[in-house]
Amino acid sequence: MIKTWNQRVWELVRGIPRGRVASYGQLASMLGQPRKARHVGYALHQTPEELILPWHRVINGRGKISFPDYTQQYLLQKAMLEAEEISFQSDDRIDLKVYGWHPSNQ
DNA sequence: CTGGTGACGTCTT
DNA sequence: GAAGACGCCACCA
Repeated sequence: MIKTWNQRVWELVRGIPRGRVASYGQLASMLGQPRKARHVGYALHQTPEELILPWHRVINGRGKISFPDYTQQYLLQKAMLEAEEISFQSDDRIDLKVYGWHPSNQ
């Protein structure tokens, strides 16, 4: 059975370790498709209810949560990240220390 | 097959 | 910086 794009995205997101984050663009690049950042987001949007993923560890290329500010989803994602001791700066960007996860550098 | 829809990114004002 | 235009194309109806 050939893997769909969505399935490959889900597998990659599943591998993001606790306490680290990656951007949509980075994940797309890891799949060899640097221009499909948007589809990484779309894939997560399509995640089935029964599939548990650390989706909150995926943020946008500017280091911010990619939901409109102060929506329920935005607040949920921020809370889940803070629960993993991921810190936010005053401008709501993620600390550079945890931004930029890549499989090859753990 | 066709078209609408985007958890994005990059370039241009 | 900010804001807008535009490219990208997998998925679903």
